[in-house]
Amino acid sequence: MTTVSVPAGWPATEEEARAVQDELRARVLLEPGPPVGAGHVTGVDVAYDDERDVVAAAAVVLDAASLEVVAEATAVGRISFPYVPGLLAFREIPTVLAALDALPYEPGLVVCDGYGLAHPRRFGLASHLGVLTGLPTIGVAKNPFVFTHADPDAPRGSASPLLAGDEEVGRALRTRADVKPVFVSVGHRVTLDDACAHTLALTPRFRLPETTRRADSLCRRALQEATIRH
DNA sequence: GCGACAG
DNA sequence: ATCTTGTCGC
Repeated sequence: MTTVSVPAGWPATEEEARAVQDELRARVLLEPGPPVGAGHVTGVDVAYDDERDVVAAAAVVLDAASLEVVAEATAVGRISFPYVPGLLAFREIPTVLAALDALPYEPGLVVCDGYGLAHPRRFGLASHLGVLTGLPTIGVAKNPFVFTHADPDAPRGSASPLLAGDEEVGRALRTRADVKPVFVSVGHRVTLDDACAHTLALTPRFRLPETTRRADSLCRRALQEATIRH
């Protein structure tokens, strides 16, 4: 497991962070991403111990066809930013980057626990991570955040637009029949249709993608191990 | 101005 | 995110 410190020049105030978002936003690419079910799909997630100022990140690479784990990596560090809705990326990204760097394989599509385009400034965690790494990224969130949506039909695969006013910024996607939908948005180098198709391919059994389930449990374990002593 | 608000 | 046991169900 690798150890990270807060990057030099990392934004220290909300104003600085928003300025960074506004600058990087122009670099997002809207283009066809990797094919569904081919190559690698990587889940990233982060767990915190605010009390001890520790953050642990995990990156788990799956074979996109079988969903078997191919590789895992973790990283721990100091918390680099407080939680502020709309600025989540500044809290998660340094440690996530370190975990991704520690992987022995190319990540392929990266699936984030949170939003991409569906963001107050249209530059969420998935967009930010995509621009910094150049990798294709999507965001799959558990809550609608500040957006509105109609309830999708009951069958798995049903979807309804996730709206900011009348702008479709993502999709509420039912990954299990009769279960609360997940909220999918584009990060970098992927279309919304493909982001949803990938999400469905990653949810053969549970509401949340296998990628985020695996990354979530791994980063919690990493946090425990980093925190159990001291 | 106040509250809500991904994780 | 995090605080948290047993319990219902596939």
